[in-house]
Amino acid sequence: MFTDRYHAGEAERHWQKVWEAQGAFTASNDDPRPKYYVLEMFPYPSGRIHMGHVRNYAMGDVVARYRRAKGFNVIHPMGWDAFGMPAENAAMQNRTHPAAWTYDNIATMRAQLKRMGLSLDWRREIATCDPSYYKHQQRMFLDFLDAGLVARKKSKVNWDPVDHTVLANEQVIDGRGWRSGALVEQRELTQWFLKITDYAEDLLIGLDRLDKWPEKVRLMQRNWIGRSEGLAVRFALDPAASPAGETELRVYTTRPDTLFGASFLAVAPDHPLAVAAAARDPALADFIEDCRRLGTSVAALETAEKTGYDTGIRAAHPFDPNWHLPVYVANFILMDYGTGAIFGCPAHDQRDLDFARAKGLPVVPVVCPAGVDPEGFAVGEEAFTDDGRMINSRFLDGMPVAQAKDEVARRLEAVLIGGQPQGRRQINYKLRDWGISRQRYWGCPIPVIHCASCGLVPVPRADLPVTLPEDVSFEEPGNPLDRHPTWTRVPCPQCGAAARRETDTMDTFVDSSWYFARFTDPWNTEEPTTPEVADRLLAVDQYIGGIEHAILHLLYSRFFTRAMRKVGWLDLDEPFAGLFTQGMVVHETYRGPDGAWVSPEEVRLEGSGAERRARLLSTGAPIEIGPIEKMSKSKLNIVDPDDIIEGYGADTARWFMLSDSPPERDVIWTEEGVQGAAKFVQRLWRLVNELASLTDGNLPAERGDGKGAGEADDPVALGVLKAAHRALIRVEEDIERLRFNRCIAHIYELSNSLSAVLAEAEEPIGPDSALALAFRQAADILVLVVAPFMPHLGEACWQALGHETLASSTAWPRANRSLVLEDVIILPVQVNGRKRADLTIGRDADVEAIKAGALALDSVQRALEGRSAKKIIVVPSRIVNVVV
RNA sequence: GCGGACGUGGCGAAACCGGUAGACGCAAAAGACUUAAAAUCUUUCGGAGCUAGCUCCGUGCGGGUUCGAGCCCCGCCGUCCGCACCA
Repeated sequence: MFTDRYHAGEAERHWQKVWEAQGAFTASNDDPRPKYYVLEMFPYPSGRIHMGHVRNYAMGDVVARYRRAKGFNVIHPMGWDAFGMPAENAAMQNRTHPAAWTYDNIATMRAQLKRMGLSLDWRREIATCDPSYYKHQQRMFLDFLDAGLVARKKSKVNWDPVDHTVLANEQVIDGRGWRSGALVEQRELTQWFLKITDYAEDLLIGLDRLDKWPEKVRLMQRNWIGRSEGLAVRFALDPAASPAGETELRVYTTRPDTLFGASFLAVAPDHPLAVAAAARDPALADFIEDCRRLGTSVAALETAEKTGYDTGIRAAHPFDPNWHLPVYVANFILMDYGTGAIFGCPAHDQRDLDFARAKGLPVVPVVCPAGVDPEGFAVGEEAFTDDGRMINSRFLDGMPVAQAKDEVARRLEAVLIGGQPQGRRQINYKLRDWGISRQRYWGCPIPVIHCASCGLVPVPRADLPVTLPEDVSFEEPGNPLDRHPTWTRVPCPQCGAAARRETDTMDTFVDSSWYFARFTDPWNTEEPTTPEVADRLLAVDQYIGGIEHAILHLLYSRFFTRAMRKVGWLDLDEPFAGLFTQGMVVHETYRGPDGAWVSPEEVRLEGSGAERRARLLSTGAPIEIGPIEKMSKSKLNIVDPDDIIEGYGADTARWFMLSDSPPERDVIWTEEGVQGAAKFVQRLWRLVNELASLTDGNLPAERGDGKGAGEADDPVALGVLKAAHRALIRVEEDIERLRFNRCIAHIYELSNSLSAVLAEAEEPIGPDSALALAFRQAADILVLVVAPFMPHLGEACWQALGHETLASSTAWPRANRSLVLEDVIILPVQVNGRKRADLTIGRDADVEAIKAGALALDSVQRALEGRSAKKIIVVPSRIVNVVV
């Protein structure tokens, strides 16, 4: 009996050294084998890794190790998303420099990741805050500028008053900054933008081809892009009656069919017409001021009533010059969508209906639902928005909605006013250009110089990188670059006159929008990518990360891929062929008698079920067990990966992370679960050593499959081989579908069945017996399927089995599919859909034989109670159902 | 409000294309080993009827389709996520 314990700490250090010494995970760009690129979203170097990282990287590592064993040249790199505000916050609090803080964190976290035993090619490591990285990003910014993909616009921006910076729309969540949580204010600033909207359509269409992405993510991106088809319509105004002599008002509508149901027009408070009208109407100016104040908070929007102010301006209906519609300024109209103006058709739009009821405007139905008498059809408190037949609409009457839309568009396109059509079909998107300007220090400088005479002058490519100055202070809020005495001063590259550097830095989402491409050739110091290499190694075959990046990062990266193609840095449709979004790591929360959060480390748990109680370790004071929530610093429900690795080993942590919960769902971290994983480590170690000892730890002269797998005469030996190959087939299938929890179940099953056979086997098992050989083959398979999950233990077991190679560099075993086909199968037999018996019958038995066999069973006859079968349904290899 | 996902034992979950519901793990209970504990091993473990065998009930609720429904359809209830005045 083998009794030695497996010492994880020692073994893990050992195998990590061996892997490192052998360069086991380096991937050459010249490798002729097919490539497989596995990537996990790179971490922000916040200080220490957390369990979410462990889960993310454990999943990626299983895929990487599996693909390597399958003969792929696996690209599996790691880097650091290293620019960002926390470094500056830390600098302010601790009087350190953001760079020092960041690089310290990277060193700590790199060491932590190495202790996880990840099969990473560390030679490819990059940090986005390094000039050797952002230099290329600046180069691409200039390329994009040349290619017309950069815009500089004055725009209303989301201003974060705590972080003193601008946020992209995507970074505003419920009206608050995504990082600071501060209520966002609106400010007008001149900003740098990347023209992601140029690709709105392409980004939308591209989603259809991403069939290895979660449908959920594709849907979220689709909604974010927000394509709509409609008509821009010009409504004539009386120039004499309008504030600045305007002759028309342009509105955008997706419902041109309802034009005859119009009862008002409305413009946004910021609309030029509203502003002009306010200039001569103080009450309107007050109204607009009220709207603006409310506009900043989403909470206010939710409760705000639909209000409007009648400007007194009247617009002519496009199909009837004598029909005049009032023009309101309304608080619910957005300036930056469509034209900032609408026509309201209350009967068929809920928002318009609410407004019309409040203002006492007419509600005329123009679409009648199918099967309803148009005479009696009226709209009450609910607008009718579905399809129907047109009514009260002159030449449209009787048409279905789609046809009426088309008819209105056709007619208005044909009418020319001042040489321009009165209506124009238009496609609108909710997607806005990507504002990348940040008034921060710790980011990639935008390589542009402002010259009084030459205007905006790009930094010459030869002068890149524009590096961040090191002598900065964070004593005051705002951007330290702005007040830097020398860095900002620079001669104009064109005229040589004194000029000033751009002090905005780029949004950190720019850094992460192309790092996957940089990983393909980080050794190219001259250019962002080596296009030939990038094209060969991309796309990323499997990308793994959190759902929180479903829109921001993934959309930006898709845009960047298109922009980089335009300027020649790669030639690729989509950056990430396969995407997987994993769930969070969650943990119980604990609160002390004073209501303060208590960390799991300080808690002792007693009892189980309803009797389960928690006490404070130090004093024994009762602790309230709270809901299970995402691990977070604020709730103290954090378990530090280092402690787990120290106490149990990295393999145990990885194994537990991937067992139980499906990877896309949240996993609950429990001490019991970890202990269960740790027990399995020992159990596997004992089992493998016992199996190894069957042949005295030496590889048998004839390998287990030497006789030809499946040809063992001994039925017990054959059973062992079948179990191993069945598990192998299932693990393989489930790794490919990223169903790691199922893989682990299959491994448990194999390990359990080998243990059971071993326990029942008659002693002694001769070293050359069929059973010993079968066990040896099964042990090899068991260890090789475990290795991607618990790589250190895998190596140790592989060695114990007498192999001199590394498990990490051993080919994935070949499953013998014919072996697992049973000659005799057990078919469940139902009577009237209820299972009554099992029929043991040959695999190839024909339908008649199966029917006869089923009817012959005692329990079937008993269930028939003398009745005769009306019908017998036989689903081959599945089931038999006897119907009476 | 709009869109989407989900709902299965004490718990995490499995169940492929409509075919034996609960694999695997955790917790629990009993037993073996031990002076004892831990570890390990064995057994039990959805509910009810009397233990065995067996029977009935059981996948949020109510209907339906089907030889057969956790899975498909209709109507509810609940939970979670995303978007949110987008004309």
